[in-house]
Amino acid sequence: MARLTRAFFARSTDVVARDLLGCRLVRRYADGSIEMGRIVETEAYPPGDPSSHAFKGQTARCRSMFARPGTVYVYRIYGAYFCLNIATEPEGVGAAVLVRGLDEVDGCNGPGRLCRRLAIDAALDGVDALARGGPLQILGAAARSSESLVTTTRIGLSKATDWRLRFYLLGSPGVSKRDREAERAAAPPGS
DNA sequence: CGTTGGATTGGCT
DNA sequence: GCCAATCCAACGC
Repeated sequence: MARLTRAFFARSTDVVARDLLGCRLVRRYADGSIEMGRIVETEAYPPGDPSSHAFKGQTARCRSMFARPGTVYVYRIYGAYFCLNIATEPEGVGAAVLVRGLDEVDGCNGPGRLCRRLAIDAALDGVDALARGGPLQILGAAARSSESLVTTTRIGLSKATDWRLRFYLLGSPGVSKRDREAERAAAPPGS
């Protein structure tokens, strides 16, 4: 499994969101132990998106979205949960991909459950997901996925609800919410 | 199966 | 105050 490059994350947010499917998320704990899962569901929050935290400019909360690509952005949601994102686009541009689901490890379907399961909280905000030996690292896909790619609308928003910026691998148990309609138009592998 | 409401806290108006 | 890139338990059918 190859390490990813800074340039991988510097591209368009929707492209990064698609290409992260099949990549491995590595969680390295303070005692040195690790857990690893495969990313199977993502959402893009590109520049100019009215539902993005970065839409109205940089604030203390979302500053990691403007940091160099590959920076981890973690925020608290609904008081009780955290969501994990990775900054995209060139440094200074506020954009990120939300990681919504993993498989190969149980209990990581949905962004809140994923963070709870892997002990991801605000302490990890701002770390570099490209750093070897860091608490959170993303590795390239081992092989091209044999699953179809489903493109559909994002979850839980009140703005831009028709933007098709959620992506998932058809058939994975790590997917939080399926869209049967979109699955009929799913892109087969390699397309 | 579907829908509904409560939990819980930081950021913004 | 109000509300959020969520989750879960409790209902009704």
